[in-house]
Amino acid sequence: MNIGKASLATGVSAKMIRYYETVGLIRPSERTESNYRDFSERDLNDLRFIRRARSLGFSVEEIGRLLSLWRDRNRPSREVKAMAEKHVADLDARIKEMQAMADALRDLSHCCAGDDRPDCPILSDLAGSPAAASQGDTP
Amino acid sequence: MNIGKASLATGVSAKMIRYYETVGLIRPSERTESNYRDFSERDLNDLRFIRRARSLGFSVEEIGRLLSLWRDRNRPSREVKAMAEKHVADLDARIKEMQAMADALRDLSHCCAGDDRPDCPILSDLAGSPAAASQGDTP
DNA sequence: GTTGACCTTCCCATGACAGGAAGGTTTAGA
DNA sequence: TCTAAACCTTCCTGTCATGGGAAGGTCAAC
Repeated sequence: MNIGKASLATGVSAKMIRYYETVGLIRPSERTESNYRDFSERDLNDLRFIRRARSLGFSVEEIGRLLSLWRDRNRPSREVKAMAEKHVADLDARIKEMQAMADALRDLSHCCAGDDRPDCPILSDLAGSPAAASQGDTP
Repeated sequence: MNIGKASLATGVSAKMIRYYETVGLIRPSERTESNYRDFSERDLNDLRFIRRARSLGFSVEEIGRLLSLWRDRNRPSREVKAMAEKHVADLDARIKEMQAMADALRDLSHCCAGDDRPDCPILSDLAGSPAAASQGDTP
């Protein structure tokens, strides 16, 4: 199966398949006589695994470790769980940060008239004004 | 005020100050005889504005527009509010995505024993297994 | 046999940083 | 006054996952 078919079959773009190969995430596939990549069912399974893991936000490096664990039939599930929990913690931290940004901006937005006048609490806040001043008002 | 002092005074690293200059976010500052950058109070205000906007997640490009609006004393606050609302929407979308990832992973993690045994619903899920199979079990 | 749709490798760009090298300047202390 | 440390300057590189595109080889259908 060539790279186009493999891409269709797994939902991983051809570009990305080649990239995963160069960074060592997947083993180089077989090649046809004419040097086309030739993917086995096993290769496709790896690609699907990668796609799913990416969709859960794992980095390529983390997926490398997950793939090793997947291939190791003597893995302790403890290790997988630890990785998952750490990733969840990372996600939660980033979510919290973004939530704080969104909340702060929502507050400011809510206080902004949003009309033709220049007075704007959003800009005032960005300008670090303690009150409702803005550079245009007090240059 | 040289770049080191400006960095301390604004919380923007010297590296970033130079970067913002090269990408045109800030105007090139004055220079001393010996070619050192020399920042005015106004420059510092711009840098503080940028730092605050970055902390709210605005991109450098968006901050460029915000700075223009800030400097334009005839701006309609409508434009600022629109930018803020769009940004909030972007944040919310990304938060939702990450929330979905975290929730999915939490579910899987919760079902994983996390001990010495190899059986692992997390890997099973990544492998796209409909049931609790894993590659190690069914190669 | 031609055409079009593939494939190959290689290079470049993204965004917002950080690190570092090579070389000039300022400043503090001996 | 000299020197060493702590600055500053520009320029180049790498990050991470991804897309775009050029130049050239291959396959498939008609």
